[in-house]
Amino acid sequence: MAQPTLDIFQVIADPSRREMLRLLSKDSLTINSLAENFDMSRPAVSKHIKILYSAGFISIQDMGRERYCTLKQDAFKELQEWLSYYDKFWASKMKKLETLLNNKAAKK
Amino acid sequence: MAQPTLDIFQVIADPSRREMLRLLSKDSLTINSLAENFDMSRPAVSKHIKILYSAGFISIQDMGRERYCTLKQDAFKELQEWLSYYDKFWASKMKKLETLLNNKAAKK
DNA sequence: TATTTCTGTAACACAAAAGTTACGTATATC
DNA sequence: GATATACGTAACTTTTGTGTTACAGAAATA
Repeated sequence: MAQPTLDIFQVIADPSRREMLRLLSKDSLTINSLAENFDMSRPAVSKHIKILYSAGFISIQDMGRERYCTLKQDAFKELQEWLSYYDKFWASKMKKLETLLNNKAAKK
Repeated sequence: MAQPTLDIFQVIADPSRREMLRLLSKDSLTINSLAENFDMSRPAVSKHIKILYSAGFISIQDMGRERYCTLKQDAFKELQEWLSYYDKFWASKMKKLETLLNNKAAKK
């Protein structure tokens, strides 16, 4: 329940993990059914899943001996927040440029 | 001019590089003035800057023997696009849940 | 109960990333 | 012209990540 909170940026740095997220956006999948899509051993996939889970990208439902992985919004929101900081940066930069141009036009 | 296009996710995975972006959101800085903020050698910073540049996170203006680094929107937009795919995912998921609840209510 | 299936983890190997020092070069300054 | 400054790059070391195989356990199945 208590995620140790891995570095979300580090987590999505791996192309395989991003592909896992993409697959899970189509459907919830078990570890094995996920692994079928990759050219790597099942334990490797299992590790990736653990990482995605720890960072809050997915949740996991235990169904008997199977474990279903589902996308979870938490980590995505964190990324969005990080990006929004720079969104604001661009917005204010544009605004400054705009007023600068307006002033120039006024002085003419 | 022609960026070899590094993996932007890999690029922001490094905490030092993210800190550089944050510093550059405050002000354009030279390599040296950037390096003063970090507990690493100047060549190390120089390498990070090269990576940020190659991925399209910053632009560089040569001023004599100095090089001023400035944030560039390109890579940020790529990240935003990646995230927007999942934004849509969450939106449609919410919608499905909503209609499901509505149907249940109607049957009552 | 014996066996198969689905999974996690430990121990290890290997490749990639990130750091260092030691250099070289171009632009300012004296 | 000699020196100092701002930087890039090459060669190397160290650390981190990602993969593997081998094993163990718990749930289904025979």
